[in-house]
Amino acid sequence: MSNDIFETILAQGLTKAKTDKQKKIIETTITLFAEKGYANTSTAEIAKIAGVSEGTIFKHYGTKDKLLLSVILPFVKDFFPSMAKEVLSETSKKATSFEQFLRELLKDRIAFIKENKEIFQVVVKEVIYKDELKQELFAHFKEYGLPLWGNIAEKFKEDRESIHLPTDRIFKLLSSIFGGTFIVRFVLMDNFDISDDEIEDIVQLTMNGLRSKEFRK
Amino acid sequence: MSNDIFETILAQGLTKAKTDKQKKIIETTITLFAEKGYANTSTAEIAKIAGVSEGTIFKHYGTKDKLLLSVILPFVKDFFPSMAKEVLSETSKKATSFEQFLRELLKDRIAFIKENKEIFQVVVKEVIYKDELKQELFAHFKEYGLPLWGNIAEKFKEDRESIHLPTDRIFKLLSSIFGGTFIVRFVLMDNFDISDDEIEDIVQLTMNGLRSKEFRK
Amino acid sequence: MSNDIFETILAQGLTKAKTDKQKKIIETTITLFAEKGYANTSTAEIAKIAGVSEGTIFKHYGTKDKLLLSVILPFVKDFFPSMAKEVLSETSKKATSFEQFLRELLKDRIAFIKENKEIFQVVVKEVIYKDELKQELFAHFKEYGLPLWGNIAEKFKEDRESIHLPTDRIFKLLSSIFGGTFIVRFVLMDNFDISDDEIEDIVQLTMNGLRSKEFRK
Amino acid sequence: MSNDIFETILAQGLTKAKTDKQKKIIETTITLFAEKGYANTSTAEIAKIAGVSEGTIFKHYGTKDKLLLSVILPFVKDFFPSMAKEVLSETSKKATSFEQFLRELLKDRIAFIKENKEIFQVVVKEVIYKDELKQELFAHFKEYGLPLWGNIAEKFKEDRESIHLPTDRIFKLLSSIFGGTFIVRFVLMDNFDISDDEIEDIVQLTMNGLRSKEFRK
DNA sequence: GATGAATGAGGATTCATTCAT
DNA sequence: CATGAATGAATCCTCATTCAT
Repeated sequence: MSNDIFETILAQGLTKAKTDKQKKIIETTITLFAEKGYANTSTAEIAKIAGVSEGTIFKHYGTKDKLLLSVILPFVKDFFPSMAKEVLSETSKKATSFEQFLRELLKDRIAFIKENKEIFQVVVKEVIYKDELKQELFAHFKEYGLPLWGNIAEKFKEDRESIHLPTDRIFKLLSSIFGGTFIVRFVLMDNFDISDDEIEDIVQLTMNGLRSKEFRK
Repeated sequence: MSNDIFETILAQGLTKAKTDKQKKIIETTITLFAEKGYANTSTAEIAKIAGVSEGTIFKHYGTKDKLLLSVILPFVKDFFPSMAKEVLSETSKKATSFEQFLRELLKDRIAFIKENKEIFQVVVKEVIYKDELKQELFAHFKEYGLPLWGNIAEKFKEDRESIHLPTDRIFKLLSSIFGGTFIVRFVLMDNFDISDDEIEDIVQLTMNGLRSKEFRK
Repeated sequence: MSNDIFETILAQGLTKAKTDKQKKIIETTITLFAEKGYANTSTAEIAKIAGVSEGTIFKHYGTKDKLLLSVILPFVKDFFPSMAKEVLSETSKKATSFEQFLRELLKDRIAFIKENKEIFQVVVKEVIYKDELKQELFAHFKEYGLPLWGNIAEKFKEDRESIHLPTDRIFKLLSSIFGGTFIVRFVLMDNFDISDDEIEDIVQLTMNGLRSKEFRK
Repeated sequence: MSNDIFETILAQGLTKAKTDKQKKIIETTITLFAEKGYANTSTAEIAKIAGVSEGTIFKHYGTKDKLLLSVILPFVKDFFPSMAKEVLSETSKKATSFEQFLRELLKDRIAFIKENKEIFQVVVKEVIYKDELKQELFAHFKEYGLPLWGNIAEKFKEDRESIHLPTDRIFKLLSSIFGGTFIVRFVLMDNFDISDDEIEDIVQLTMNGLRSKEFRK
């Protein structure tokens, strides 16, 4: 499962026109992997529910493993760039405060995850076991997340809005809090009903927490 | 996997004097399940590494599933009670502030997890897939966590130290933040090196965040 | 795989004008079957390397088995007749001795095999497994080989050059020695570099061996 | 399939006490592989005919490939050493002539092959496809065959019995003739009825052939 | 004539589990 | 108690073959 394979699979996924059967396979795969996990889902079951023969699955995806990647990689490749886009978009540029920005970003990412509930669950569940996937994910995280964060941190620091912490410590805190929250809620508890009020609570707690002057030096 | 089975296994685990072979089996099981997950670990592999025959494993634990429970349940049954004990202990009673209490609790739980790294990973990884386990865990969480929280919240609220939020919203926030942080760090990133400084950051952010008067009504 | 099919395939092979794709298919088939054997070569692989679709192969040859025959039969049908032609040709008629004849025949057959290296390998490798093919081959051997041998034996016996053995025993000996040598060298060792000196050694040994008066009665 | 694996398999084959089922598996495997070849024999068929479950086969031999080796290697490891033993044995030492020696050796090897008809067929048929096996076989051939040949050639050369050829050319000729004869008769024609008279013919032809003074320089 | 998507039967292999010793 | 041989259902995967376009 080298990086080349990652690229290959992604390229195929994007270029090849998908037949109805292929779409059905992917849908079924996502649903089953999200519900029971990769290891507990047999290709026979996928085939049966998708209404195709097992042969068809392997004709198109070669390997159960590559089928998994065909499901996961497009999401991963989309999650961070689309986040970047959001961050750099007009709306976020117009955000008058870091708090406002945080609120919008959170809402946006939650909306994105809600649109891809099952894939998000698949990604989290499988990243735990597949090291290459984990590396791939972190690579994206660093490629997109860190520079963006640099931008943002810089921009709003000038606004003297906040925050008496080094940006790397802020970043670490926010990553833990938001990442952890997402995983606990959306994967562990399988609960995507998150109200605006709750989001607001998180934003408030975070912002208030960051704004304080009381941090250890 | 009914609740009765849970009780039976637990009873056995506590009463039966474990032979050397049994100990070796459990150790090996924990290590392998933590590393590769339940579904990706065969009983044959466990037997080989533990230096026993496959027959022996099934003689003692009957089922691969019951073997898993023999590993997980004692930990789960211990995590919350020992937390409760900590909360109610002299030291925490003497905590002069909610912040102080939070700091001690966090450190204590992290220490506990560090002592049981692999089991913690096994529990988290399997809770994702096994609904009965998830229910069992939540049951414990509610049985021990909520009442304790009631105590604590009440106690320190009287101290008027903080916090202008309803306790249930506080509880939800703290659960997400701490639970999420634990899972991301200890399972996803498989990294147990968490410094006191980092803990302090979390505590500060949380406390500062909670203390604010600015929350939405 | 009845004899009728043999005839049909052969007829098709000879009459039908072969398209470029068909030629490519046959070439690829020969190469792959020679290298890895019939059973270890998939039609998918042939299609891919030949640059055609799997459908095309089956359109033309109907069956993997018939594809094999399309490769093998023309060679078999050619090997013995062309040998007969050689035997009866002017040059061999002019051979002044049995030894001379043997030398020329050997060289000629080796040249023929060298020109059809891969097909020779395919034929030998598959004859081992397919009984119908084996029968077909022996049939040809007997149809062409034996009568020719009669001619030759008769002709040179009159020359009283040699040989104090019944012709059938000579035939059996020569068949084993030459057939065996070809198979060991060209198939087992996959080595077609056979020098004239080596051929000469074989001829000498054979002739010297046959000429002796010392054979058992 | 490295050489280590060869050693491992051989070691297991020699040490492990074989159960009745294991013996039955090996017997069935030999018969089927000899008849239809490795690639055309399914493990399911072996299991069915051997009267065991497929699981049992894989429990003991791990892989279809290792099953093949478990059948082939002991034969190969035995064929050449037992030949060496024969060559060096008292009887052959007493052989008064090279011809006598050749006669005895041939008879002995043919007897050995007759006792292991099917295995001999399996070995020849699979050596064609498996390169590692081919190397292994040649390695044995060189390890045992060449030095022995040295001994023999030297010994009987002194007897001035023969032979006006360099020993390496003699060796090459004899290898081709005898090896080829064995393969054609025992594998291609699946015919093990070889009379003493025929053996005598081969010996005579060979010896007469070698003795001649007429070889090219 | 050519394609390639689709098939389903069959292939090697794994695995939890049982049981006689 | 402990062993390990034996099982057979299930798993991933391959392949020759068909057929609609």
